[in-house]
Formats: sequence, structure tokens, C-alpha cells
Amino acid sequence: MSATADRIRTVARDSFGWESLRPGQEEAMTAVVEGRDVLAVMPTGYGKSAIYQVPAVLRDGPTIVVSPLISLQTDQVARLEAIGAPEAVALNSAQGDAENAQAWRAVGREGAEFLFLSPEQLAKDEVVERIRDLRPSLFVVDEAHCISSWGHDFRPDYLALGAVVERLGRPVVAALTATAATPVQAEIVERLRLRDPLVVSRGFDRPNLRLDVVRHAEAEDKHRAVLAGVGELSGPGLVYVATRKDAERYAAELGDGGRAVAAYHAGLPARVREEVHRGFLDGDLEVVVATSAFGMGIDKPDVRFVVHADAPDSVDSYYQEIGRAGRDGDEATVVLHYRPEDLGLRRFFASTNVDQQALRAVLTAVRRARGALTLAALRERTGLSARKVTSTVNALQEVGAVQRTRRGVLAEGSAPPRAVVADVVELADSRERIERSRVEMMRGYAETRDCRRQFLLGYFGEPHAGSCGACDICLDDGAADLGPSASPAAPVAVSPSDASSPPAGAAQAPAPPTSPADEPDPFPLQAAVVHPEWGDGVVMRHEEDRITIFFEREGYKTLSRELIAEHDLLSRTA
DNA sequence: CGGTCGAAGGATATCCTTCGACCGGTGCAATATT
Repeated sequence: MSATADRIRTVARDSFGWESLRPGQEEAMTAVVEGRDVLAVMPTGYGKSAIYQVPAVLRDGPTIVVSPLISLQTDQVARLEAIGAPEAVALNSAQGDAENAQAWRAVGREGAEFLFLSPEQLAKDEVVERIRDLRPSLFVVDEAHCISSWGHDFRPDYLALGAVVERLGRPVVAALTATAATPVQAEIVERLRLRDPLVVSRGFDRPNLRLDVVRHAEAEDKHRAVLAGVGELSGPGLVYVATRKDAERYAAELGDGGRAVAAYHAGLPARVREEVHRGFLDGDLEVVVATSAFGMGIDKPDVRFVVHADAPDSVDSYYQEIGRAGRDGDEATVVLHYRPEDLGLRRFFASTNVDQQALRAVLTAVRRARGALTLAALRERTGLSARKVTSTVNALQEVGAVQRTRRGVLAEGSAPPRAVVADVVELADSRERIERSRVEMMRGYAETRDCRRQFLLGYFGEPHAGSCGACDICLDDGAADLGPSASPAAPVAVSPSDASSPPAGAAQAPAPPTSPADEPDPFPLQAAVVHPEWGDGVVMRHEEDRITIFFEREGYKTLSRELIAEHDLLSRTA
């Protein structure tokens, strides 16, 4: 055993009470202790947090943990205290000034080890300065997928974390998340400016989840089917819906028979949200009907079903939501009730609009200033809100029109404003294409005629050998043509191809799932490729007659193999 | 993008269709009122 591994095990045992570590954990901890950045993708309950907590003790200087929700910060602080670990404090708006001042004292002179805060706290120059003076040795980004899912519009301060890391003097960075497909991993690495990170990905397959998709033509039929389906399942269970209104409606209907059911969404008073959360964890509530607001930080082992009354916005979200079922390893039921029209709302949310006025205002202000401008100064000079200023600066930075330094925002280049705006619009369009393609992949999952599990694992870059025997497609195999909603899957097709699905019977053949020929595939999974029009991409999925590629600027595209060969559309890159 | 709801309008005096406006998810922090 190496000296580092020895020290890690000692600290894990003595400071945290963990007698044994899982392989991925120890590998990641070793990297952090030895000063290497890490991206860890592991399911909730696997022991992700340990990856930074143990090394934190072995490295001098405090550990900064960025966490998206105040409730998560509170939980983590309490959990560390409960196990007798080194002291942890939090800094946020839910605490009074006195409490925040106490947190600063604790992590300063008094030597507390962990400081939890949100990315918004790190948007304040004063906070960054004070942390820099503490000489932190480790910077942790928990729930790091938020960078990709929230950073672009909802919580723009997420995108500035990479710059924050540099201003702090580049402590070692550990990014943690439960779910991240390869493109999301790549974005996390890029935005956080990780240097040659160790990427550890473990525990994706969940063989105890029984996967089902039920397709509906009419909204009313779907509604009835959801009620009937959930009626037959025993909880604890979750029902995910797209809107707050539906959460309330389904909760009322499902609770009619005397079942303990509650709705959960961000429009409810904080007190009610806490009650529902606690009630579900304690077992007082059997079913929670929720929007995407319910999820992060829920670690309940015995969730027996997750039913989706509406398809979510991406396979990433879907996997995260169904991943809350069956964490105890016992069997759990996962059902997606699908109508193609339901994806319309997801497409709507995926659309972006560029605020050209704000862009020009911020650009002008930055260019007129002598020297760097702080975000506060920019707010004052433009009259824009904090969020607007941040997202606008982010956009300008991405196209190279400004840069962020320790002193503030600095103009870069002298391109005419019109050209700068055009660049931002192009980038926003690209972003929208990517988001829409992720919605299309969700459609692909719902409409595939291949093994669902294979689709999911392939999406996350984990090859899976064919038939899982625990999804509707695999279980239906014997009676292929008697399928309940024998509507043929529409092609994911978006490419110049017009590839139609193979006939229903053919897709069901119990043939080996991989390429029939033994000759090496010219475009293996995860291979880097380039397309003359769409640029760089990575091979994400193989089907019999077509392959799906994630292009950096376009998102997911599915191309027919025949057309690729015919027009020489793809070539491998290094 | 698609669903819903209310107003307007047509064909008949109460109902039914059509059209357009509007709405829809995630949370931090800081601010204005009780």
C-alpha cells in the first residue's frame, strides 16, 4: 500500500469512522491528496462526499464547498457534526449577519475545515478576497452538473466558478455529481478549468430498476393511465410532472382514496416544502407528486417506484430522477408515460433569447471605463439587475469581448458592437440546438425499440451487452408483434439521412446487439470524429444502421451509416 | 411548442365553434413590508 493510501485509510477511520473505502473513492482521494483535480461521477449514496472530506484533513488550509441549495449546505454541516468530523460552517442568506460573521471567524482563526456556500456568494468580490486570504487548499463543486444545467441562464454565477478558482490561487479542485453524460463531463472540465483531471465514474447500472414506457395518443388517456398505474403501485414512490398545476391536480386525485399523497413544487411556501420533504423521508407520506424541484439531496433507500406523467427535458434529468428509486438494491418500478406532444414544453424551455440591449449597454460601459469595472459598478452604470449583468458578462466573455480579472471586468479586443452581438447570437443559437437535441434524445429513449437499459447506459458512455431482461422491450420480446402500443418508433433522425426504422420484427430479433460483423467498427463508441458541416463530435450510440454523435456546436445528431459511407461524412480525429 | 381560457362571432335566442392571448421550471440573495 502506498504511503498516501495508508494516510487516507487512517483519516477515514479516525476522523470519519469509515472502516472501508470503495475502489473509486480511494482512487479519487489519492489524486486529490497528491494535488490533482478530480471529476467524480457517482450515484447518491455511493460516498461521493468522502472524496473531498478525507483529503481535506490531509491538506493544509480550509476546504471550500460550493453547493447549490442552502438546504444541502445545512444537511452537510449537520452530517459532519454528527459523525464528529472536523468543524464545518456555512455562509448564506438564510443565516443572520451574526451567524455569517461567526462562520468567518470559525473558518479563519478558529481553524474550521469546511466552508459551504453557493456560487452567488462567490460572485461578491469581498467574499472571494476573504477566502483567498484563508489560503484554501481544496475547492469542491458539489452537484457539478448544475454548471451545465443552470449556469447558462438560471444561475449564471455557476459559469464564473472557473475564474473564481484562479482568483483563489488555484487550489486543487474536486467536482462531484451523480449524473453526467460525456458532453456534460466535458463542459464541467472546461468551465471549471480543471487541469488534466482524473475522471472517476462508477455505479451507473441499476439492474434492480424495472424500466417501462407507456405511449399515449390522447392527453386524457394518459391522465387516466397515470392514475390507474400509480394506484396499483405500493410506495414509497414519486410521480414527476411538468407543471405546478399538474402536481396539485394529480396529488389531489391520487389522495382521494385516502392515500398519504402530497404535491411538491417551488411555488409552495417553504414551510410546506419542508414538511413534505420530511414526511416523505420519515415515511408519513407514501407518494409525492413533484416538479423537478423535488430531488437534490433526497437520499431515501426504499423508494419503490418513480412514475413520470411527463417526459423530462433530457435523458440526463430522466436518469437522475429515476435514480431515486431502489437505492436499497431491492426491485423498484420505473414508468414513463409518454406523449410526443409533451416534449413541446421542454422545447419551449430550451429556447434562448439574447438581450441585445443589455449586451450593448454592458459592452459600452466596459469599453468606456478606464481600467476594470466590478460587477457592482456595472450594475450601477447600466441599471441592469445583478443576474442580467452576470449573464451578459458571461456571454461577452465567451465570445472574447471582455475578460474577468481579479479587479473586475476588462474590455478585450475592439470588434464593432454589431459583430460582438452577432457572435453572442450565434453562440446562443448553438446552445439552443444542443438543448433541443437533448430533448430529441429523450424522445429517442421513449421511442426506441431496443433495450431501454442499453439506451440509457450507452447515453452515459457505458457499454451494455444487449438485452437486460428487465425493461418493457426485453420482456416483450417473445410477443414482439403483440406489443401494447405497436406504434413504430419514429427515427431520432435529424441528419441529412432520412433513415427509417427497421421493420418492427427485425428490431426484435434476438441477435447479438453489437455489430454483426467482427471487423472493427470504423467509428467506435466515444471515438472523436469530425463532420464537414457540424464540426467536432464524439460517437455516443450505435444502432444497427445508424450512429448517434454529440457535436460540440450542434448537440446530438443521428446519421445513417449508409449515408456516412456514401458521402464520406465522418472522419476520425485524434 | 402545446394546452387553456375567455371573448367574439356565427347560427339561432342558447349553444357551439373559432381565434388569439397567455402561460409554463429549477434558487440564490437582497429588498420592501408587516
